[in-house]
Amino acid sequence: MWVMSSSSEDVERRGRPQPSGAEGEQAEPLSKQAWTLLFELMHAHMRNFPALAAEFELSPVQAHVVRQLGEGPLAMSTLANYLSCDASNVTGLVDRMEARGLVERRGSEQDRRVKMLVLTEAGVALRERLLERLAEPPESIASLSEPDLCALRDIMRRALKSQ
Amino acid sequence: MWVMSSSSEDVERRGRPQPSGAEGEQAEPLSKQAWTLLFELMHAHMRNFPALAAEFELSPVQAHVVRQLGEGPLAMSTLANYLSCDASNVTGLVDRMEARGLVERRGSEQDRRVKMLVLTEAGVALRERLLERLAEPPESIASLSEPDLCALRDIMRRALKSQ
DNA sequence: CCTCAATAGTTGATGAAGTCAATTGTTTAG
DNA sequence: CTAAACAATTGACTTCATCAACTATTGAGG
Repeated sequence: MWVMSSSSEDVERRGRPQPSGAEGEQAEPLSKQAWTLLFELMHAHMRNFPALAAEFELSPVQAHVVRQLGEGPLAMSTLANYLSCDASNVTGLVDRMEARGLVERRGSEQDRRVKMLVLTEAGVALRERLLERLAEPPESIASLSEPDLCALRDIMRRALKSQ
Repeated sequence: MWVMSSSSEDVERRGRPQPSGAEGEQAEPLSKQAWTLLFELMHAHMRNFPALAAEFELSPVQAHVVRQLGEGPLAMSTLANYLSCDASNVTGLVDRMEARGLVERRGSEQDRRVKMLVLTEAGVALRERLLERLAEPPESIASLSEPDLCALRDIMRRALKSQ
């Protein structure tokens, strides 16, 4: 049957081993080890992203949009692409945000099909508070040593550069 | 306009309104710098989590549940708590997953109110494939140097230990 | 024992967020 | 100038989320 209670241990048979942190598994590439750990921390933190967004009375997606829209006006299709979702989804999303006075649709002059999204003044103000809040490190990061933080920062910079 | 991918030395001292910080006012605290960058990478990656889950015909939440359920049987309320969502939400979620043969409700014997969730055999199999897929590092991580990866892994271990 | 509060799960109503298919305007290419 | 391509919207539908109300069970005290 299922025999779930000790997952990692029952999978001790041949073939590809479980990626979870079994010690002595030296065959795992370093990148996989590092990524798995990073992913774990990531997910632990993403669990309370909805709650964090709710502090600003935003849905998670809206928070994401507010954050992204600060870089400048964006066509709706570009936003859809950025969110990896269907364009039709963005329509309703923006409807609600516009109704709340956070964003504004304004027609492009080069191409009358597209509508550019810009943050309203209220939207910009909200975004600043949001970014400030998002930048607060969680306990697991804040408690790292200074050299670790320094190294982490530099590594992240290098990682992001290659995107 | 603040662009966080800017170079390392422009740690602005007076750029934005000072956060209500326990830290002293100087440059942005190191933990904040590191966290902000980490957060950026995190979000860049979370964008395609839905697509990744879809590879297994799972919704993002279902993928999360499959992943979590591997640790052992879980009461529905515990899962609700873990997902930071209402218990009533879990009912429908589990309904759909049960209909797909991934999980099974089984009544607890200590307390006839609670129902324990366990992965079915198919659920376990799916979970293994999913974990394998999740462990594949994205390009930004895979392209890091070996010392960086090593340092990152060790730092993440220390960070996760403090949770 | 019996009542009463607390807990676990479900149901129903509702809304946000996602999909797809079809539609309306507006470029742009042949 | 027609025809294909594209941007945004609409409508039908699913999933995820909330809240309020309900059932059943457990666990205290009186």
